[in-house]
Amino acid sequence: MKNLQKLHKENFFERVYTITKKIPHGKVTTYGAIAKSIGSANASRMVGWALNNTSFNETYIPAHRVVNRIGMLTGKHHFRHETLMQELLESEGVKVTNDKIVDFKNLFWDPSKELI
DNA sequence: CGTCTGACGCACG
DNA sequence: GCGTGCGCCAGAC
Repeated sequence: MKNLQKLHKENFFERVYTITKKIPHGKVTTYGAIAKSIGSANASRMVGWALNNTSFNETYIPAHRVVNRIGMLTGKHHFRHETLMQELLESEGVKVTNDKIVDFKNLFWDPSKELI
């Protein structure tokens, strides 16, 4: 059914937002992990694209807790200020060096554990 | 309707 | 171990 497909598309954004908002304080996750948890393991690029739209979303979404698979802050240029992403992370106790999260492996939060 | 783009990820050399 | 290239899906033009 067409409506169902349309609903699915809408849920793509919804799920990305929902998962992102569930990221625990002081934890981080990856675009790929989010994509996988919403059923589209290869749609990691879409996750970043969806997060870019969070700027226009009134709801607060901690997009700064989402980085790429190696823990690098590749999306910092999309924040109001390039340093904002790092500042937000560090304010939560996440150390960042050279745009890279320190001890990323230990701070990684797996979205699939949340049973969306 | 073809083509390009993107806050990624992976295979390959 | 690093650089390059390609696939991925959805939207813009």
